[in-house]
Amino acid sequence: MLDKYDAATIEKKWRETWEKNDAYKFRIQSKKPFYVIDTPPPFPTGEFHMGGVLNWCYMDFAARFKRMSGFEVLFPQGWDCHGFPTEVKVEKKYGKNLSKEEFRKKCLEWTHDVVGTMKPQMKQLGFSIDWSQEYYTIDPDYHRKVQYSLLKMFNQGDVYRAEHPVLFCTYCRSAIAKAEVDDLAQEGFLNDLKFEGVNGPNLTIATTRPELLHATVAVAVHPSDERYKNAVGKKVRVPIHDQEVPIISDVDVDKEFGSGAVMISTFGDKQDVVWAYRHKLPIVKAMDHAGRLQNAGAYDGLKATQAKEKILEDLKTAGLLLGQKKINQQVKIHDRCKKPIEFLSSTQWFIKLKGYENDVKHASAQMRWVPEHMRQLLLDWVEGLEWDWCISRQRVFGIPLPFWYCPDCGDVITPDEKTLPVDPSKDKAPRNCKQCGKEPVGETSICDGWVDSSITPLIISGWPDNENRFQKLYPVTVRPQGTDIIRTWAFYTTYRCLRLTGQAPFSDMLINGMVLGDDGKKMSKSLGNYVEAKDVIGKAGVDALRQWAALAGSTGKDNVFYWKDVTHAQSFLNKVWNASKFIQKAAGSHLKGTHQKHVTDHWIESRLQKTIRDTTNSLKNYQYYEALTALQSFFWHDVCDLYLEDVKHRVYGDDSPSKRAAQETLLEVLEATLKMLAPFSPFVTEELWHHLYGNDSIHSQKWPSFQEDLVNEQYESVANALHEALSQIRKFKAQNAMALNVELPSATIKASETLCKQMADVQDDLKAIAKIRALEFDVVQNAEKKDALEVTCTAPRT
RNA sequence: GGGUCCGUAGUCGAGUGGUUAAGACAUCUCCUUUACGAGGAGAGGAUCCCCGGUUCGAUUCCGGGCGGGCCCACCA
Repeated sequence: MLDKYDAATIEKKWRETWEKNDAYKFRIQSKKPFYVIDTPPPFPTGEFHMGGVLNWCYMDFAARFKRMSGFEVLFPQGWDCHGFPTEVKVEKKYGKNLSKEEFRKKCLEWTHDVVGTMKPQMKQLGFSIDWSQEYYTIDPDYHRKVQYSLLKMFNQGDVYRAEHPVLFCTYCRSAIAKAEVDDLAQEGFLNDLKFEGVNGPNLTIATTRPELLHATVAVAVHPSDERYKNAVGKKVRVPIHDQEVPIISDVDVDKEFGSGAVMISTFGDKQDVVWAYRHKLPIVKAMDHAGRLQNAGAYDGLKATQAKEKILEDLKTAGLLLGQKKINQQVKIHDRCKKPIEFLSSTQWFIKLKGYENDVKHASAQMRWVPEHMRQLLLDWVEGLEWDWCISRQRVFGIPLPFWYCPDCGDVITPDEKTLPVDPSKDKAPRNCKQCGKEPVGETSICDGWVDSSITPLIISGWPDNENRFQKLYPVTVRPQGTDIIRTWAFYTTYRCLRLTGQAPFSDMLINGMVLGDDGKKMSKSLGNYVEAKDVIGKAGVDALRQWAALAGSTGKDNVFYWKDVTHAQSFLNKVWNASKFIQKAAGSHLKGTHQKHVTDHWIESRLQKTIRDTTNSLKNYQYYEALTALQSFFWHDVCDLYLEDVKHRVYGDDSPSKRAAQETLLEVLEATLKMLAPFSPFVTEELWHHLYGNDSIHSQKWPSFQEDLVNEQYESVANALHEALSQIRKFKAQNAMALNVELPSATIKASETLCKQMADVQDDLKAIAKIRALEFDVVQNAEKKDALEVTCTAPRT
């Protein structure tokens, strides 16, 4: 017999059982249709936070639902290990003096430590991951596959090495990609500088970056700017550094800003890059990779911020600083280290994006996006692409770029496929340069982390070695991910997989929103609105926390964490538990039969079928809010509040066909409910299943199928009338401060002839449920409303 | 500046071209009732942001405001 609901004990028990039984093992030889989840490989940070809970709950709801619906589900798990944050952690702990080899080793150690704390949290949450399908981007075999993908793309002309202005983080001393750039609002000074005319007028130039004066190669004005009509073509002298530069005209100059004249330096910002190329201006290397000035005479070696101060002082002394005012500016910063980004001309490796925009758009059009409007985020990003993807990073902890190049002619030498993975910083090139015969230089840069993670659909489907598996599983079914990484993970994956296989990588795009704190802001420790998953589990249990993921809002919306959602889920689970307890006691394990059912039995069956239909459709469309609220409302209100009360008098009585029919219906309704609740709350449903239904797992049961023939509007409307009468009788009791089980001597139903007749058919039930000794009818002839009903009660004598 | 999502009781949030606009939390009244007081029966609480238009009918569709979130661009 069922005892009290104890979430913690149940969770532990089933977690261990499932693990022991390999309950969620994927079988490639299965004849069932496949359902493949391209699980995000998280970056190991040590904490599985609420965003992850939401993301993984969405996947697990789908995985469990699909398994029960007859699919062979592949739910793998990877770890995206390489990256700057790990390097920072390791640097902090061990200092900067480790050799490359030792440093890498420490990074690996740290990664394994952290995965070791995250994995148990994921297991605790009951995600039905097949852990035998786990992968790590730090594995040599993963390196091999990534390098192979680059080799393939190089051979088809998609990868190249070139000198180009790139976004560069001088703090990390590495090139970065556009997708890694964030904005930061900041207050700065706009400085008016005097540029003396050489063969023309003096100019006032407004700049926020006086430290780039030495790299100034021209001054630009708008062609239609009357003020400078005679200045174009003349020269001015750059203050302090004294080089003479031409005054040119360009339509991109904003006449309204500052003095309307702008200095062009290589490279203050993206616009400077555009101008430098457009006007074929000379390029002065303004600073080195560490952000120290070069070619700046006396200022060489100073960091940009120091140089700015010093130069402003010198300008002031020389009387060339005409004025200063505060302005708000958006500074581009590196998303990892939050330090300002520079444009530097540098030799890097690129993957060609330009020219493939339409392929990506086309692929995205073939996918089902949930919610649909998220598709636009990808399209917008693709349309805004300006440059190719810079994939080389001057860091240590990452996959080596598998290339050598000739120091003289720049010819690229690639490794033999069979020798992968390679590390060109140590390994010898397979051959010398064909043109110069020189020994090539091994590339020391590593890959952008998105290079690693943008082939996950290929990795999980066996590419490139296991052709049989690949044919069966690729393209994969669903890519679940957050809205924040559409421009990176979704974009790079779609693009790379397209180039590597010619096919879009997945058919469904399931997008989840961001988890916000209860103040409506993004959850973060510094804002104090942070909630740890383990606290919620400790207080409310996994099954309740998982329901929060569905209840926090419809799919794709940002989800605010409110404790009340968790508490509500907890109450619901308690309700399910206690109702099961009642049903177990009332019906035991009474076998299914076909005893004559009452109207209320038919009603609840009809409601059940509609709930099965709606919940199933919602789950198919990844609409978890809809699915769970429909289920909750059905079970809590229809089953518990109404139906259980309807049948109590029957199951409390002696054995009879009427009692049997009620018992059969109770068991039938609970069985379907538990199954539908199983994806959301797998532990408690498993426990109840074993108490009431069977010894095999609920998670391997067949999903309830919708039986349209059991939907019956006639029974529903009669039952609704019955419940309306009950409600009025209860109201009477409540208003007269009576207990609900007080017996009333009589009641009269006033209604249309049809309704009275229907009520007369169910009067035995009504009298028993409401505890009324005598029931009378008052027929209203030609009633306006056929379904209106009014009950008058008589109070018992006291 | 462009795109996109959104604006619904005190709070949060579904949803809909059509009698009375879900549900939860909160509030109020009543009920210890043999599954559950983490419960039950009831009650009150909404100009569905504003202005137009389409329509027999708009909270829903269209246009324009206002307000907010996110993305992109600009930011010398």
